[in-house]
Amino acid sequence: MQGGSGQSSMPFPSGSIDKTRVYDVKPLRSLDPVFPNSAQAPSSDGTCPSGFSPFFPFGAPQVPQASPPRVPMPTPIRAYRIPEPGEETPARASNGESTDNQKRAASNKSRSSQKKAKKSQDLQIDVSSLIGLSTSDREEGNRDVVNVVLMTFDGLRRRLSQLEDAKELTPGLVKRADMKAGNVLMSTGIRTNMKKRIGGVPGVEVGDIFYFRLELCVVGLHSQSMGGIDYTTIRGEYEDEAVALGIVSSGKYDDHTEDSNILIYSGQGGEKGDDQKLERGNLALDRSSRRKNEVRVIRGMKDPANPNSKVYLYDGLYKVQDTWIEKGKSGGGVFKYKFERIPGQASAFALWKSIEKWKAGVTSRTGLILPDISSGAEKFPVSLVNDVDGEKAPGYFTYLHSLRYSKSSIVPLAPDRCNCVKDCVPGDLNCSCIRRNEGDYPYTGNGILVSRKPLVHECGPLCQCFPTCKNRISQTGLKYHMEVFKTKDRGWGLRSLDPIRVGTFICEYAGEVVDRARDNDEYVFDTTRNFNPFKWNYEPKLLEEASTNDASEEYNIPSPLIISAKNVGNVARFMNHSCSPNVFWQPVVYEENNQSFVHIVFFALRHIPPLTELTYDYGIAGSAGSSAPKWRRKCLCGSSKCRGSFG
DNA sequence: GCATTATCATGCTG
DNA sequence: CCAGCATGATAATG
Repeated sequence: MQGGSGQSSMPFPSGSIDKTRVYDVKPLRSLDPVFPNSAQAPSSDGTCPSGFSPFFPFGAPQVPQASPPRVPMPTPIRAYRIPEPGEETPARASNGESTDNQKRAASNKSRSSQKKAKKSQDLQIDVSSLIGLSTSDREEGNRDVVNVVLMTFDGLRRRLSQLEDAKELTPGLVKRADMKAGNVLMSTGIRTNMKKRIGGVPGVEVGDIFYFRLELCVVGLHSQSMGGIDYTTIRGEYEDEAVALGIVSSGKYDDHTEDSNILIYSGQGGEKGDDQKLERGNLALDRSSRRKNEVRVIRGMKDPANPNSKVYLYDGLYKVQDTWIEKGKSGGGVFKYKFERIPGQASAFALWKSIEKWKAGVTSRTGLILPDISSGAEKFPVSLVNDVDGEKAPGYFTYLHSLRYSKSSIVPLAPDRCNCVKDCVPGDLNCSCIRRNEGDYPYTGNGILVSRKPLVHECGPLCQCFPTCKNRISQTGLKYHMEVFKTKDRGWGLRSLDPIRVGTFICEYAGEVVDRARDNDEYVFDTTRNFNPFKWNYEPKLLEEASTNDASEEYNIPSPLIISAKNVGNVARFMNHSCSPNVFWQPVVYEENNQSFVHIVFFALRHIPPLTELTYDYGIAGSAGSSAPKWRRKCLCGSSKCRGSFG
C-alpha cells in the first residue's frame, strides 16, 4: 500500500496497514496547497487584512487544477477565513462556488462555542466591555488583544491560586487554578483567534512563551487543552478533509533532534501496544504533509527556574516533510512525522539551545566581556556582553544588592514582626504579616506576586518564621542568569538568559537613598514621578468568588523615596525605560535593624522570553511640585504607545 | 443537538 | 526522580 501512487485519497484503508514498509510520501499534485485568487487566502503570518491582495507563501499562485482528477477529489482548502452567517463573501460568490459547507461549518462553530456561554450571556456582554474586547477581537486577534487576554488569564489564575492556597487542607481538593481561569475566560468570551487558520496566528510571535496549555487555548494558538495535535475538518463537496493546524511537542517521546530545524513527532493513540490508526490527528498530519501545509510547532521545554513546570515555546511554522511507521516501545505501530522548519523565521528553539550551551560553558559566545560583573555578589553570575561596538564596560560603580541610607531624611516605619513557627501559612490570620497584607498572602506557592498593591508587607530578619518563608521573595536574590548588554541605540541594557514568568520577582532597585537627585544623575529611581497607570490585577467582576474589597493598584508609599544608583547599585540600574514595558515596580516593606524600610522591587509584567530586553516605566517628573530634571530625554522605546520622552 | 471520546495536563502522593 | 492517580477542558466524533 503505497501512498505515493496519487490514485487514492485514502492511502491507508483502515485495517490493512503494512507497518513494515516505509511510508512513501511523494507529493500528490492534486493535493498541493490551493489558494484561490481571492482576498481570503491566508497569509503566512495571518495579518493580511481581507480586501487586500493575497500573499502567496509558496511563490506564484499555483494552478494544480490543471491535472483533472480521475477520482472524486476532496474540495481544496479554499480559505481559512470562515465567513460569518450573513457576511458578504464577494470573491467566492463571484467564482460561483458553493459556500454552503463553509457556512454550515461556521454556524456550527458559533453555536457550539456559545453553548457554554449561554448560561452566562449577560456576563459575557458585561465582560467584553469590561476588558475592551470586541466580537471581531474574539474572531481574530492582534498583539494588544492577545496581551489583554493573557493578562486577564493569569491575573485570575493567580488570584484563584491565592484563594486555593488559603484554604484548609482537604484531601479531595485539586489545585487547578489554571483550568478554572481558562474555563471562565472561554465561557465569557475573553479569548481571541477563535477563527481557525492554517499558519501563523495574529498577535502571537515566534519566540513567544507560555506557561499553561490553557494559555495556548485562549489566544487561539492551539485549541486542544491536552491533545498534542490541533486540527480541524474541512467539509468538502465529496468528502471531508482533515487538516493539521499545530502540534505541541512535549519532548516526552524523544522528539528533539540535533538539528534545531527538525522535529520528529509521534502520532497519537495506540496506547496498550495497539497499532496507531490513521485517523484524527494522525490523519490530519498526513493530509497536511501531502498538501505541504504549514503547521504551527510549539515545543514544550523544561523551565530552568522551576523543574516542576514547563514552558511552551512557539517555534513558528514547519512543514511535514516525511512520515513513516515505527515499532513503538510497547510493540504497536507508531506514526512518525518529520517536521522541517520553514526558513526565514525568527530564531526561537535554536536560540534556546544556544543559550543552554552558553550557560553550560560548552560554547563561548561572541562579545562576552565579563562572566560576572557582580563579582560573586549575586547567586547567579551577571554576564557583560557587547556585540554592537567597541565599548568595553559601563562606567565604574560599586555592586551592591540592596539599599544604603546615607544622609537621608527618610523616616523609618515602626517595626513589626510575626511569631509564626516554620513558614507563614497562607490563610493564617494569626500571622501579623499576613494581616498587614489585608489577610491575603501576597505570593503564590511558587513565589509569584498575586496582585499589585499599595504596599506589600514581607517578613523580615526578626520574624520568627524560617528564612525559607515564601513571604520574603524580594530578599532572596536573583533567580535568573541576568546579562548586561550593549543596545544598539540606548546604551547598556538588561536582559535575562532564562525565560521569566509573569509575576516573578526580578530584582530590587539597589542604591543610595538620597533626599534629592542631582541634576546630572541618570541612575535615579524617584517615587514622586508620574507613572503611566496600568491594570495588572485580576478583574474582580469576572468571578464573584475571586472578588475582594481592596483590589487597588495605586501605590501608597509612606514617604517619597529617591534612590541613586550612580555610584552603588545592582543590575536594576541598567534597565532602560519603555512606554510599554515588560517589568513593573512594587513598593515592598520589611523590617531591618529594628526599623522598617520601603524597597522598590521589580516584577515581570508579562512572560518574557530569554534575551528580551527588560524595561520599566521611568515615569515623568515635573507636574506635581517637583521640577523637571535637566536630563529629560527623547524616548527610543519604539512602542506604539510611546509618550515621546521620559525622565 | 447532546453525550461520548481521546488527549504529549497539572498537581500531588507514594 | 518518576510512576501513578484524580480531576479535568476542549473540540471532534457519533
